[in-house]
Amino acid sequence: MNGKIFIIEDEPSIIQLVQHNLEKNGFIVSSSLNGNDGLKELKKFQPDLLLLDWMLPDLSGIEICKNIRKDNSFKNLPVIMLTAKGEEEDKIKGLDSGVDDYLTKPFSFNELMARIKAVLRRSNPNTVSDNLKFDDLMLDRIEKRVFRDDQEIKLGPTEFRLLEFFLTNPKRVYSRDQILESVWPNNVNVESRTIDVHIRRLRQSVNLKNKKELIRTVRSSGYSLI
Amino acid sequence: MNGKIFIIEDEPSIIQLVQHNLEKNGFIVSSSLNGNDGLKELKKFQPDLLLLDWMLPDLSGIEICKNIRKDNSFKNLPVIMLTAKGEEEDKIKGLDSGVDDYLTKPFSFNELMARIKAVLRRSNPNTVSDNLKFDDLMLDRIEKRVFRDDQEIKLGPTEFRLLEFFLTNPKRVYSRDQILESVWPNNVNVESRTIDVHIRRLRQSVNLKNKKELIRTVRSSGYSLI
DNA sequence: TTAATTTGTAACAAAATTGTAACATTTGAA
DNA sequence: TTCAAATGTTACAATTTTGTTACAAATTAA
Repeated sequence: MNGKIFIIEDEPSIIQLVQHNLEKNGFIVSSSLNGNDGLKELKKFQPDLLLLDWMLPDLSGIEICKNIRKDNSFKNLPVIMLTAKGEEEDKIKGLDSGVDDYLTKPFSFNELMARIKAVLRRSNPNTVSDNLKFDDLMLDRIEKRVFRDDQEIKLGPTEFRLLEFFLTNPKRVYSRDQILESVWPNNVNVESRTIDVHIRRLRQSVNLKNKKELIRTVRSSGYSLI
Repeated sequence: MNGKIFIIEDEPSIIQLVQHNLEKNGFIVSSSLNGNDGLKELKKFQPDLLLLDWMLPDLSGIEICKNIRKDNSFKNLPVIMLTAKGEEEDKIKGLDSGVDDYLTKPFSFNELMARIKAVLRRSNPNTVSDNLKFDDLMLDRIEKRVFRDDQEIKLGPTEFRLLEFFLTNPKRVYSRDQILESVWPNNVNVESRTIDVHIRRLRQSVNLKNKKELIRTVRSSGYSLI
C-alpha cells in the first residue's frame, strides 16, 4: 500500500494515532489541525486521499469538502469523513457534498484501513487523469486542458507541448536546443529564436493578472519554470 | 440504469436521501415507513429490488424478508438489508432469511449504488441496462437510443457508435486514429478526415438549440466531449 | 424491385497556428 | 558609461488544420 494521505482533524491524539499507523503501513501522511490551514497545505501536499473531521474549530468538514470539489485539481480526490457519534442525521448534507465514505468515531484502525483501501480501489483509475502540477498551475494531459487556480487557460498545440515539457521537470533550466529536440517533431528545422516567440506566447497565456511570472529566462542558458 | 426500487425504512431522512439520489440515477422509487404498510405497497409496486431496514417499529427486517420469500411472486426479489452499527453479529441470521447483501449504516451513497448494481446484475442481468450519461445526455446501449434532457435524438449507426465511444471516457481527448480504431470495424480503411465529417453530423444531431456545444475540437489532437 | 438512408471522399471555405524577419529593449562585461 | 550580445515584442504571410457542403456509391428498408 502506498500513496499520500492528508488528515484534517483537530484532535491531536487522533492525528498522532492515525498518522503513526498509516505511516507504518507505507503511506506518506501529512496533517492540519484546522480547516483553513488544511486547505492551504492540501495544495502543497497533493494527497491521494483526504481524511476529514466533521467538526473543526473554523470550517466544518462539509464546507471544506465543497471547497475542495470546486478546485479542478481536487475534483476526484477521495474523501473519508470522520464523524462523532450522534452527528448521524447530518449525514444527508455530507453525502451531497461529495464525501466518498464515513467513519464514526470511535473507530478501530483496522476499520479505517479497510475503508481507505476500499475508497482508493474504487477511485476509478480511468477517471484519475494524470495531471502535471506546479504551483497553482495544472495541466491535464488526458483532457488536454490547463488551469491556473481553476481558471482555464487556452493554449495552442505548441504552447501546450512546451508547457507540458517544462512541467515534467519544473525549475530545471532547458537550453533552446533541448527544447527544440523535445518539443518539436524530429527532423524539423526551426530557428532557435522561434522558441523565444513561443515562450512569449506561452507567457502571455499563462501569466494571468495578479499572478506571478511562471517562466524564468536564464540569460545565455535558456528557460525554466520558477 | 433503470428499474424499480422499494424502500422500507423508518428514518425519513434516510428515505429522503436515498430516494432522491436513486431517482437522480434513473430509478423509480417508492417507500414505506413501516413493515406492514411496506408489505402491502410492495405488491402494488412490483419492484426489482428491495432496500430493507433491519429495525422497524412493527416487524423486523428479518420477518419481512421471510414473509416475502413465501410469496411466489417475490421469491427471487433481491433484498439489500440496511443494518445499524452494532447489529453486525446478527448478520448470520439475516443471511439465512434470504438477504442478498448488507450495508451498515452509515453508508455512502456510492457504496449503496455499487451494491445495488451488483445485486441487480446478479439477479436479473437483462433488466439492468447500462446507460452512459454525461451532462444532460443519456445513451441507452440496450435500446440504442439517445436522449438529451428527455428529448430523444435520432442518430445513424456510426454517429451512435461514435457518441458511445466518447461517452465511455467523456472529457478525454481522442485522436482521429484512436477514434478510427475503436469506432470503425477492424481493417477498414477510411480517411482520417472522414471522422471530421461524422463529427459534424453528430454535432448537428446532438446540439439541440439552447444547448451548449458538447463536442470539443482540440486542434492537432482530436475531439472530446466537454 | 424501388425508395430512403447511410457512408466515404473530394473540394472548397474558414479558422487557427506557425515561423520568420525586423525592430525594440534589456543585460552584463569591459 | 558604452556597446555588443541576448532576449522581448510585433506584425504578417505561409502553412496547417478543421468546418462545411455536395455528391455518388453502398447499404438498408419498404
